[in-house]
Amino acid sequence: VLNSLPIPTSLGEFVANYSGRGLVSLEFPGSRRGGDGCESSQLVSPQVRRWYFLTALALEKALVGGRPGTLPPMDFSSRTEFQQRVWRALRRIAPGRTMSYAEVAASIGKPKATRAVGAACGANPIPVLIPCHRVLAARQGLGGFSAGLDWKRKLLAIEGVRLEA
DNA sequence: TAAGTGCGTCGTT
DNA sequence: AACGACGCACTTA
Repeated sequence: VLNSLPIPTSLGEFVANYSGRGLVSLEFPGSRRGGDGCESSQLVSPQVRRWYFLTALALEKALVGGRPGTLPPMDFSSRTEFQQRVWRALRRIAPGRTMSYAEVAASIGKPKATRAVGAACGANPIPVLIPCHRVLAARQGLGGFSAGLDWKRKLLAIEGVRLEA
């Protein structure tokens, strides 16, 4: 990862990490102390700066419950084919809609890999933009979330998803 | 109903 | 060989 840039939002300061190939990962607010290790967008290459603006715009849209629109190229090198397959499937879930882990597994042609899908969701390096929060357990159970279930509930609430009691 | 246990499954380390 | 952000079937109150 060559560049780490802060993205201020109404929910706090996210941090986007870029390599020369694209967006590598997105960190939730509070994942590092006071934007430590971040750089100024003024100091990075024009290419990274362009990706940064795309990321910031997409994030802003996503955080009000809309579609993110055009995303910057994403650098999934060192990620497995299976994971990328899962993440691609997640991007097809519209805001405000949800799928179960089993449904996602079926949608990529591996109906028995439900648990592996859970693992792939947990390994999602670009949360929010790759909406792993829209994947719930069967019967509308909440399931898990790497960054904490509070974030998952928050993101779903923003999209108007009502969970079963 | 609600809560708990056991186990098949499969990608990842 | 072991471990999950799962999902069922199957107990027990």
